[in-house]
Amino acid sequence: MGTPGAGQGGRVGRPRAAQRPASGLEPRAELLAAAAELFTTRGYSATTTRAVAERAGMRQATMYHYVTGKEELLAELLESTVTPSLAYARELLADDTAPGERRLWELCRADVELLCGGSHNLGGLYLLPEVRAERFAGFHAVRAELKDAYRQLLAATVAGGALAKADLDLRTDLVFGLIEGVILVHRSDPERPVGEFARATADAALRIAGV
Amino acid sequence: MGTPGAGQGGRVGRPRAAQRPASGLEPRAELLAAAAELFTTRGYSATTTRAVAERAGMRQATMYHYVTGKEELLAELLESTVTPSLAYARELLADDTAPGERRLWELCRADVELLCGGSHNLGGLYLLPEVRAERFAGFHAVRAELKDAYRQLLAATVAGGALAKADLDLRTDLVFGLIEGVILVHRSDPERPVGEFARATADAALRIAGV
DNA sequence: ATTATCTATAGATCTATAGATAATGC
DNA sequence: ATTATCTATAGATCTATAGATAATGC
Repeated sequence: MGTPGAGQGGRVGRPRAAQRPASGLEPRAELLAAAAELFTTRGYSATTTRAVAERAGMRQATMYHYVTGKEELLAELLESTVTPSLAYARELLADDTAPGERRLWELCRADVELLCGGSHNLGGLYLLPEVRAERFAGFHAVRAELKDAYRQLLAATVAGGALAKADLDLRTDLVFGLIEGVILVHRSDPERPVGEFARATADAALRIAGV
Repeated sequence: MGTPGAGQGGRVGRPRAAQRPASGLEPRAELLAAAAELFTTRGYSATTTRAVAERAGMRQATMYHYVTGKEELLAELLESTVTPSLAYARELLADDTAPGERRLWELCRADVELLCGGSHNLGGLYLLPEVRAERFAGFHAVRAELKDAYRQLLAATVAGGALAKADLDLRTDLVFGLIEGVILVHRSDPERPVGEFARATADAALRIAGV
């Protein structure tokens, strides 16, 4: 492959101006990591292309060698956070040997772990107002699918099966809202061990679901 | 008072360039309303002073006659959303005739109603990443007080009285997180009647609290 | 020769100030 | 005279492109 080794030795091209310990990541991955940190802490519009590039260890203009702009970075980060959750939700939906309660709990737990577990609180991206723009419709579609999986698992519980549609919708919204809102909780106390926190949140979600 | 009537007739000063139906609000209030809408839908940094002023019906430069800049608008909006909740929380804390469960439920319900009830989903302001800046320390202090009221009411419940400190903290965070997260739910379906929704959320909060 | 990066910068904003203007008030 | 607003704009960004440069590869 033409991909150069990500290490230090024998790197083609002009050296970087501000050389640093070499992160071991490919330049594009360095940009994504920098964007994740800056977008979640300072916001999307407040983050300049210069800030992203510089944090990734390169000059502002060099960023355009790897991405078309800030939008592309956000779009890719968004999809990367929701895709694993959806894949897992599909697995759980297909597995009809376990009871609905158990599967819903597990989805909640795993989702919280994914949202809060990464190094940069990627879940915080969901909260950015800019995310609602048309440009990110792809992300919204995937997110809607995930929410529907929540609804189906909720309906598959003993208590859920008896709910009228409006009630099921409300419960789904509350459970989903708790999971998304949990990002705020995590933000307020990032020290708390994530595994334990994810289980406690899943417990709380089932209580909300009424099961 | 030197305050001119907010109506149409006899207004001192050069007329506005783009004249509109006259909102009935004072110019400063028009700016605050415009900022509330734009900040919550597009985000803070993404909103320009021109956008705020123009939506308020005046030219960009005129805004500076009433406020020192965008920051002042956000600061004032933030405080205006949390102050009423805190006042009510203090009332509830002082009233020791009602049981803790009842008072906690009522605080949750009222808080959701305040956050989601206004015309422009003001609760959405809490989610802006820019709010974390040092500049808004005043808001954070008030918000921390409110959270402490939640904790005290939770501790005053039958189940809450028995909790270890770490558990009480976790429950408080989850309940508080649900209330803040509910903004996201409301955003996803703003049609739902707020009163009913607030009661359902308060029910859910008590279930999370374990009472 | 190819590549990754750099420096430089044009063009498009955006903020905040300076000074002009068009009303009413006296 | 006072006031609320306007127009105009300087200075400070910020994005995205053009073209130069400093490595390795052959």
